[in-house]
Amino acid sequence: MLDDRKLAVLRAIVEDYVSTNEPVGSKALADRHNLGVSPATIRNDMAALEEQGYIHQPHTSAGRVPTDKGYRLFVDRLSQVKPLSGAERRAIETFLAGAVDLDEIVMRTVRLLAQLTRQVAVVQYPSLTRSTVRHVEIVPVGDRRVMLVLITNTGRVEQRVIDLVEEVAEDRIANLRAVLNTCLDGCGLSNVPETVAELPERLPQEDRPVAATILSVLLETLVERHEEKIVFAGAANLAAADFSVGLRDVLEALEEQVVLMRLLGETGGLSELTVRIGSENPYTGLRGTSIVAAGYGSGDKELARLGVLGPTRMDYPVTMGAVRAVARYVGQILAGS
Amino acid sequence: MLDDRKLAVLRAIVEDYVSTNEPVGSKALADRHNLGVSPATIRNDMAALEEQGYIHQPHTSAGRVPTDKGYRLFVDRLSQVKPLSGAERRAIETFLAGAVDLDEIVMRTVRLLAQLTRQVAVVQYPSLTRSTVRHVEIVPVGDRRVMLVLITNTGRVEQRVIDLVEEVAEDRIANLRAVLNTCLDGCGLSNVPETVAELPERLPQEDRPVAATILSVLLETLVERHEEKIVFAGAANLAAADFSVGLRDVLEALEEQVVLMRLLGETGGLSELTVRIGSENPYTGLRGTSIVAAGYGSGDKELARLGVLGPTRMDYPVTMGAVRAVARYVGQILAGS
DNA sequence: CTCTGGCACTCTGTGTTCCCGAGTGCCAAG
DNA sequence: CTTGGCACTCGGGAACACAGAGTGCCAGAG
Repeated sequence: MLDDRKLAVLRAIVEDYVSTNEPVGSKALADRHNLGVSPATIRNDMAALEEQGYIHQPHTSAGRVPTDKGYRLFVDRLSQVKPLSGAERRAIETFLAGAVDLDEIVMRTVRLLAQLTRQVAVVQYPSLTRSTVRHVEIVPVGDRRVMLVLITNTGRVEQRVIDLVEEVAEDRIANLRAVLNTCLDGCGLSNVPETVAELPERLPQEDRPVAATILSVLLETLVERHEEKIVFAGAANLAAADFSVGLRDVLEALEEQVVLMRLLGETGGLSELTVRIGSENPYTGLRGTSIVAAGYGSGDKELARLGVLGPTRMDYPVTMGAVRAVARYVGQILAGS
Repeated sequence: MLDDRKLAVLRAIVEDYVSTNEPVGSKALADRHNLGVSPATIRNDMAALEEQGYIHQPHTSAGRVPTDKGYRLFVDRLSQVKPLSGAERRAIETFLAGAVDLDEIVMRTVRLLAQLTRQVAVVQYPSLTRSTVRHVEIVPVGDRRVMLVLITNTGRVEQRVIDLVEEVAEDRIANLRAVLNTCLDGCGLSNVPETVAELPERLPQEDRPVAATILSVLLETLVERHEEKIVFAGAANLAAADFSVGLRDVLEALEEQVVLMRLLGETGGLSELTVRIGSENPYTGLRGTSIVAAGYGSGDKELARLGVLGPTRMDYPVTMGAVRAVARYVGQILAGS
């Protein structure tokens, strides 16, 4: 159905179109790639490819442009991820190594990725639910107020101020803190609710109301506010790549955390690349854009995802290489800190 | 030099141009605003206004467009800040009240402002240097590691992991924490360095090396990393307002923290509005855009600044009203929490 | 059966020309 | 100082022609 030469033609079309951003004709193909056949032959192949929906011509007498289906075939079977150059690797390493806390790691990662791919980069903060508790702190900040601070193994810190109904002495707080920590230390965040449920029994009667207040906030922080935070960078790159579709839609999507979440996609394997091309995309405003995403994490657990978003006519091999590399480095950094 | 009627004409030109986005001619002016004079008279006034550089015509036979100088005069003398409607005020209040921590306050503020003005909103995080210490916490997170957590009166939390040279017992940490807190509680962050300098004397000899390590990190957090964080939202609004100048430049500027900082401007009075119009702007990429900014803070101290960025032909009275109102509300929220 | 060269055909994009209309500046009269 | 009249300018849209790129198809060669 699709012999080798037709595939070669498709590959050539994709590569040329990506680099020139203009519909590519049979003659140009014969010139630039040495396929060993004449333009006429290529035309026949093109007709076949179009027949099956891999390419498309904007109007009669224009060159061909790959369809989403064409890109898909290209990504799946006709290309291989292009590794980064040594210089790029070193640049990544030094750039990420300078970060002092999680905020900065994420910030640097997203900028790095945007710069590397010249597209819009998107990075999700390491998820709370997939990490473990490193420490819980309860700090009095007034007569009837405490601040609850939760520190995870990824270095993420969540804090909440809690109003208490009664005044509580320092030592009772200290006790509560000790109990909490012995119970929760190293506990996976997703297991916290069950662990916490049995906790009041270990406390003296008088402390239970206070503990209940604090614990409910703790759970809320973990569960309800488990809205994942996402940042992006490189919006300026959008302006450069003149979008066929309104870039307004793209900008809007970028500011909708929910949409971004869905774009980054379901969790695949760790460092497994996910590619969504144009209409494969769940969000209507983003036809015309593709997403290349990967999970990252420390050890073998996927903590969150990151990726880039660009026009469907992006350079997939290079982009995929960059995303994969950055995902791995971030994972290393997180594991090391 | 500029009699009342000429000023009225200028005001009318600005208002019409802002609302229609098209050069405005003498006839249209006579029709839409009842200035009581004929188009011919208006033409004479326009000639005078142009002579003095307040308006400008794109080409010989087109209407007039305000220059930056014209907008400046309009803002300074011909308009007054337009207060928000009651509904809008209530919306702000309820929207901001739901925030649980500083991150969320800032996030909500910037979105609110973007939505309210339909432009790009920019908010600077409350500055460390201008706030006071509410609490310092030192938390062991391993044999030779502690996490230093600094909580300010604005609810901002800074954390750093510190590697120690020796293992340190819990109670020594506790002691250090106690001393730190008694010394620093309520202390203005800018005074911390001096206060800290005398601190080692209060400690037992054996604790001084450890204390020195921790204190140096503390100072570093305050001073070196006093890089102010800035967030923005509403980039999608840029696409709607078709920019004369490339919007690429604008997007680039938005991602440069340094540029943004300078745009928000030097500290004026609290809730004092700063308006920068087009070329008054320090950054070349942003000719064609104006910035309306204000300081916000709790009590009478300015903690940081916020504002919006839009095309020079924005509706200044409305924008200024929104910025001022939001700045005040955020101040209240911060003071109350 | 596949490849190739030739050829007529069909488009888009560009450049040219033309004209309308909005808006101006100037002038003389009220 | 204001007003109506008038000639003038210029940008932008419509109509048009045209060159060039690219195609599909066909007949002949390998």
